[in-house]
Amino acid sequence: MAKSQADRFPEEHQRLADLAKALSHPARIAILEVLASRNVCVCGEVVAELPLSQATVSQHLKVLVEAGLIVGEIEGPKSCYCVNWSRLDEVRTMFSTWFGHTERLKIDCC
Amino acid sequence: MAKSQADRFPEEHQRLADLAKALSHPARIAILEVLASRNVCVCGEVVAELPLSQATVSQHLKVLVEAGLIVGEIEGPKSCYCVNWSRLDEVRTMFSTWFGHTERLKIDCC
DNA sequence: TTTAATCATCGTATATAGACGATAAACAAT
DNA sequence: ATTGTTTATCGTCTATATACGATGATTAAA
Repeated sequence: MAKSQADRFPEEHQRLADLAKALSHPARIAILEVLASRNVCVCGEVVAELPLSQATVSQHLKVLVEAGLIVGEIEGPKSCYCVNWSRLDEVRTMFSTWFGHTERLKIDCC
Repeated sequence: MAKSQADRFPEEHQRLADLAKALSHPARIAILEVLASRNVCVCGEVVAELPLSQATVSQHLKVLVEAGLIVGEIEGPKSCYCVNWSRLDEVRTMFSTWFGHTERLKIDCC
């Protein structure tokens, strides 16, 4: 966002928008699915699954970590990521709640 | 997205990411709520509700229209927008389905 | 027909986002 | 110790996103 007028908006709206932004790239959707489908925390495997360079994937992973959607830890020369399930569920609830709230505002339109 | 590598990803992921992007700014979250809370389709009223210039609000409205989340029509010198409820519900379902699908992939992690 | 009001769009400026090659840091394995 | 592997980060380039003033188009109202 340019000039970052973000603080002019309610905390609630900002948080929802930030989460949406974390999900606003197909690579990050794909990464979440890849991590979700492994019983072992994958690392460089993610790169192999995506049509992007290692550096770019690493950036996307960082975005997801900062949004709290995944967790990463270093294991030797490798890095291991996994889905933060409790957080993911929290986010699911936040979206669901917002849609419900917004639809309840409906009265009559057009 | 830079260079537009979008077509390297599944249609499904792309569509979800695009919707998330439409919701990735607090102003657009706010606009949806404002429109949802009026029984008459508001126009310039939206501008009055937001801490942004008329030009900027108009841009955000355009993004929401392009995402199909709202509908706009010109009425005299004014423009009238309203929430596309069926589409909003469709989007709600898409997110809900994705979260459900992703959580079902869970096996055991970390 | 002027006048005022409303709003989309243009032009422009700045900030982010996205992509990747190159590199450095951290280890494992030799 | 040296080598190879893995991955985060840096630097850089390009594309989008965000923001706003100014303008033009449209129309209601005077």
